[in-house]
Amino acid sequence: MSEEKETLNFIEHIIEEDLKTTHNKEGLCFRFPPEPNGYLHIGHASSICLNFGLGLKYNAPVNLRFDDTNPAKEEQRFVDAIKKDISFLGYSWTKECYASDYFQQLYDWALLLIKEGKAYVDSQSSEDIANQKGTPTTLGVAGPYRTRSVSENLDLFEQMKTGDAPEGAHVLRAKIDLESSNMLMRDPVIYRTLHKHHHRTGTDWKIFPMYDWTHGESDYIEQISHSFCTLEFLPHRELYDWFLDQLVDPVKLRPKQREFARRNLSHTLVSKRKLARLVEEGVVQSWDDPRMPTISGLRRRGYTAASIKNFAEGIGVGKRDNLIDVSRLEFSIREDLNKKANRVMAVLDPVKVIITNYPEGETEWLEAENNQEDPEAGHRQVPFSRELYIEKEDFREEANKKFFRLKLGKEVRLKNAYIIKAEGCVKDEDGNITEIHCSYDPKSKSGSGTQESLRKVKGTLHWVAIKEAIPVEVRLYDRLFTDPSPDTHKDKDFMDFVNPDSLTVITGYAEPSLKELAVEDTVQFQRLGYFTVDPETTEDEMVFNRTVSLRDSWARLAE
RNA sequence: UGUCCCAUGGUGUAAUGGUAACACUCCGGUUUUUGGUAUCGUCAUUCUAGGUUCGAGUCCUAGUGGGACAACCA
Repeated sequence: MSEEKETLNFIEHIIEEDLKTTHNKEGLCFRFPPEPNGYLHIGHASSICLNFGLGLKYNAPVNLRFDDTNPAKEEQRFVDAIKKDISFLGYSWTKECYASDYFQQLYDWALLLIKEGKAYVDSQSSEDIANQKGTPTTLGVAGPYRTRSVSENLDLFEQMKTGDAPEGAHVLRAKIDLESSNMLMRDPVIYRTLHKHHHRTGTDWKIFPMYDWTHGESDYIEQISHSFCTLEFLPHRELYDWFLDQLVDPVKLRPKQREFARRNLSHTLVSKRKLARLVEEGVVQSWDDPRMPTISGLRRRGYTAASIKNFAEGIGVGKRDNLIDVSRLEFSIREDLNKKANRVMAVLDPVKVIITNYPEGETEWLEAENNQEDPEAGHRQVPFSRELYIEKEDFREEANKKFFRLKLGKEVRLKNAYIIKAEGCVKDEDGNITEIHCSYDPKSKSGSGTQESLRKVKGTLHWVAIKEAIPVEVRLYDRLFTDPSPDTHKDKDFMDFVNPDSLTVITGYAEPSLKELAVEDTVQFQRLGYFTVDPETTEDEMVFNRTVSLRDSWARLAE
């Protein structure tokens, strides 16, 4: 039974190789390093599952480290949201770290660089610096301040730190190689002045380290063995290593950066900064809008942690550009919810059915199975009476043999109830059907075991008794963008592809048992899809988000 | 007119240099009180050209295609 061969992804191959050569198992340590400038999305979920999954697999620590070096964009509320999302996914971090905790150490090391002539203060404008850097195809040239003396550099850097120098007047640059084919090695800026309030250090610091100077050194301080990031940082690796070269103690573990491809999801965006635009420009309500591919949006939509983790593990990790079809994500949530979600009945586009031979004013309570996939889920009672709602699309006056639903003169089963036959219908002056008149077979009650109840009827419909039904608000979601890859068009902005119909709000009618549900509970509206209770639910009205529809092979058949 | 990265079915991911596999999607059958689920099955894959080798998806070279790199962002 246990002979399936374990296949490793390329990240695991790297670790296994390191374990054979340079590392020992006790030294393994990973980290997840978000910048608190927005909410985490499904792409981060992949990274979280990768890093924390590695921690679990190798029994190694995994730190959560906030890369908080830019007070202009970062906020405490994002820190809180990020922690909540990771916890929701079911992971716990070994240490909660902040790059800002290392500001003093980073500063001390910067002093060292200056003293060794490996860093200098540049007092030019950012435009001049950029121009001197050249382009990917032309070499950079030295600026006038590159040869400043150590003491002058020390003095100026001190003024930057104290705030005596005006904001933006100087930067500290590493002195590396202006002719490198790697633009990042052309004397990168490592400190800039920012007279802004930082969410953790307040106004203590007036200088803030740049990403490249911060990240690898933070990894080193935390003794992270493997620092995994996305492909866009591949050119940064050379710099990462150069910085480490300047200060690493050979006795200590030297972290290594390796890169994997970001996971792109079709018909949405996997970029915090672009998602921020959707929020800022009001395309969606908030970061946790159920249409958003954020972890909190998916959660509100009804996605479970298990489904997100299964998705992340299922798609794996690689090094090539990719576009994962959103159907893979939908598969994950259906798979999970099929096992977990109780079945209930709700009608979203109602038409009235009158059971003409059923006594007026009577209500009987029928037993219904909560989830046939889970025998432990138990049963509940649903009311049945003379006037019901069914879906409009479940009735046709005439139809061919492929239409298994209700049609004139034919029988259909009402789920958990009786077999009915359509006898006639009433229309308004426009020809719209307003009432369907049916007869029912009293001996056909579901579960009664009678001959009549056992007879084969091709179609089974869901329904609600009108009198007992509760009206609920139902929010139906469609893909956020009409284009599979909205942000990869050179001549068009992704905003051009926003789907104007990504949200439809309707009123549905549900069986009364739904009143028992709490926020974030998810059920299957039988034959329709999975729906979860939204936090905006009030005493007066329940609000449901459609998580995902059921697979619908009829829809394809019917064109 | 640079440097670097990548290339396996429609999609994503596997395969100590030794029979190209798994999942999703699509399509079809069976079962079914959800046109759901389950289950069975069909179609479909190593970018091109050389080279190394008994043997190449894997190693080498070139080409082709795609991507990244010129923030006081991360």
